[in-house]
Amino acid sequence: MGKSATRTGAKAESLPPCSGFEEKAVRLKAIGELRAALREWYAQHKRELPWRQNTDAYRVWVSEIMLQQTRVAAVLEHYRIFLNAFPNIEALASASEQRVLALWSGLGYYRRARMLHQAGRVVVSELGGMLPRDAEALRKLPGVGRYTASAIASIAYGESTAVVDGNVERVLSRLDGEPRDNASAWRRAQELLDARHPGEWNQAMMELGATVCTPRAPQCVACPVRFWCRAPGAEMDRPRAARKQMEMTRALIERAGRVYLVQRPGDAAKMAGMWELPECDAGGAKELCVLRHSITDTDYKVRVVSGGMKALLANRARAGRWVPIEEIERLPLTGLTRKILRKQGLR
DNA sequence: GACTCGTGGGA
DNA sequence: TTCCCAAGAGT
Repeated sequence: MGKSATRTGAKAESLPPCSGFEEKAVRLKAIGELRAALREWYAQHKRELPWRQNTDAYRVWVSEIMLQQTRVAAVLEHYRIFLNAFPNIEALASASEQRVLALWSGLGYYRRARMLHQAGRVVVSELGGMLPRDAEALRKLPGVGRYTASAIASIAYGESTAVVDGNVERVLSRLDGEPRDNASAWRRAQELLDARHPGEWNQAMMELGATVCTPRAPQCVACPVRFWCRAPGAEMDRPRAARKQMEMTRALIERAGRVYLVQRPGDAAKMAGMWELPECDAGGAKELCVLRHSITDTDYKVRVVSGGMKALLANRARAGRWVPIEEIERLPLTGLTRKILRKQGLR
């Protein structure tokens, strides 16, 4: 969008490629101007987010893990509760995995929580409770990959290391007007990095991608780096994933202040060890509600029925436990079960 | 490298 | 309503 309106006369100013034949001085000048423009934009337009209150490495670490493939809006509430329960790495390390998972409930990708917990224990038991200070060492922690290691190192410790996430990759593709493979994106990101303010720069690039240089309908007229951009608003090719549609029924069996829950196998591919309402056959029982829920590649239409033990025994529920309502919140519930219990006012 | 892992919300 | 996808990592 805004191709003709925003790029008048901008061709000569677009950012030369790193391996181009242009004069090095011209290139550096353009990069310097781009850095200044983005930095100023970020200072004015960045969102106030809880993990931006300070740059404590533990807080940054937790936020980066939660934000992996997860939207800011979904993270906000979980982050607040999680940090309240585990304000520092010692608190996290001394907690049970069940408790960590319980507070992660609803966020998805539960292996992240397990690895965060494991890493916390390693840091406390072997590193004196101090997170590693550089990206290379951070990378060795479970759940910390290339992106997260550089994000923590740059934001919390000021290390001059660039990050590439989905946002940055998209911004770089448009900026240079060519699709980039991952390796190329990391090289380019490092080249553009403002080494004087690496943490701010990295966050600014991601913020730009998240709020202006979006996958669809990007706001080029509001973009601080539009004058250097070779392909403003270029459409990104995206692989499409068709989601299956399925129906299922869950039994909400309540008796004497207790709810019947079953635990998923510890070696289940998804949500291992987490608790949920038993699945049952549709027949007969009283319908409480119908809701939609998505898990990975499937959209479920879920019927929730109330039943007594008779209904339960007629169904294919696994052996479970009667859980007092006040204890439910201590268990790691699957997102679906959490949603149902909330809707029914049980937690 | 291709797959897999969860979820809620916006277009 | 349906579909796309979001601050990745591990295998």
